[in-house]
Amino acid sequence: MKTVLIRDIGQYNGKQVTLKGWLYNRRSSGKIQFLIIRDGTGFIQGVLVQSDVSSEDWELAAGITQESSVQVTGTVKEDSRSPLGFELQVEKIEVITSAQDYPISLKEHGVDFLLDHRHLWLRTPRQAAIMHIRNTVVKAMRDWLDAQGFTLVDAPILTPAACEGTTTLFETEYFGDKAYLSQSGQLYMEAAALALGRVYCFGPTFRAEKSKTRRHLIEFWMMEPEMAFVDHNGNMALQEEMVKFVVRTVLDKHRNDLALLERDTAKLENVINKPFAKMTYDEAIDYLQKQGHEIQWGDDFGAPDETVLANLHDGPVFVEHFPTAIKAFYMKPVPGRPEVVLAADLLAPEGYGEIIGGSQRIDDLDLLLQRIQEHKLPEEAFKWYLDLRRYGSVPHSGFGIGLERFVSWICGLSHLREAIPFPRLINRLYP
RNA sequence: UCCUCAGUAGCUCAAGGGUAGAGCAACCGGCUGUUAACCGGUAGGUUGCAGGUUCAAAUCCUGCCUGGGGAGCCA
Repeated sequence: MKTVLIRDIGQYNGKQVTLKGWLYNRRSSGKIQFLIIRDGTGFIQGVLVQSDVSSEDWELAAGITQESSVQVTGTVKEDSRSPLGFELQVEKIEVITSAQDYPISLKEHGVDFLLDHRHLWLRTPRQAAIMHIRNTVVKAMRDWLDAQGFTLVDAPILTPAACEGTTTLFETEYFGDKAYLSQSGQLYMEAAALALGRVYCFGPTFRAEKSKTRRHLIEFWMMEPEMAFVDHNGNMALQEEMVKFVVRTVLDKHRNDLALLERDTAKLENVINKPFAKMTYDEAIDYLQKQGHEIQWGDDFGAPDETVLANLHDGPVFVEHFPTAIKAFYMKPVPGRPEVVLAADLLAPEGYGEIIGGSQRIDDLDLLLQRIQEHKLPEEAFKWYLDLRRYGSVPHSGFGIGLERFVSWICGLSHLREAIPFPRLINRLYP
């Protein structure tokens, strides 16, 4: 007997198949039982009619507990009452392992309880939909980069010092020395871009900030492309194309998952059908001040400021040319305006905040050296980085895109913690 | 670190000075088309911890602990 996946069940209409999975829920109505089986690729309703199965199978099915692992054999039947379009007329059922007192019920639960049971919470349809979309987002980003001639270059996670020197790092011991968990692979990507042209890294990123909001994780995944011979405008063009490609791919492949998440897909359609809006930092400050925000030129945006700017548009918006003083040391000044840099943040619509931060990098050795001194960074630690400007320096740009923020926005989640399988949050390192 | 809200049955929540309750889950029974099924029954409690006020505290007061939401920081 062939074991098939629920995802492929439509190919077996009228045929007898075997499914291996878990019992998600059971309903009964006297002489008929409905078993909801999940196998990781989908959910299907199995129907048992008492008169059609042996009394042993009938009794066995009646006693199966929630989340017991099962093997079910039956005939696939098209049925308009099924959300999937198909049901399984069950003929034989076996329990692989019986589950006892499964903690997560089908009713609502609180966040604390669910996070404590994240290892089981992942079994629910909603979480499965998010994980499938997350998978597609990663694959689409990588497919797109591959097609554009990018090479994946893995950056180290254990690093000798801060890449940007500002945010708090997780410190660990490295054979008697101190080492830090990476907060960005960017500097390494610059080296790789000058070796391989177009590169990107994708891996976990660690920020020891005591952030406690729906937009922050202690450990999150970031993809960081870096391109030689690409300037600030080329950088933004690449970002826009990639974001549109990913959104389009998810819309193509995950209509059902997005519907299950109750995502308004019209808002995503908007994104792929027109150019992203652009505004400068100067224009943004002007606007915010006219709206009555207490913000001065030179200040960084707060979360409420970002939301107001993002709400000006029904798609993502680039904000560019930030003050040099509030941005990283390696960003290239705007020609003729040294007080601002060739950097842009991409703000997602609907209050999801900054999903991309990117910039053109300084390619001049003397200026970079000056910036390292201004930021009081240890010159010795950046010796290799300075070498990149010493040996065949070229204009180059790159950006970092936060996977969980991207996934949250696409899925319409209210909190980043649902966008990653096992979220690391302040006060939460379990499970 | 700061602001704010909340901790009562396995879960989600009532009871706001006077015997601690419901729905779901569990268990028993009923029902041939259920979609978080439904109906009847059984069992389930040191009301986060410590102290205080009171004849009497889940309820009022103080402190602590834990968690949620937000600020700052940023992807």
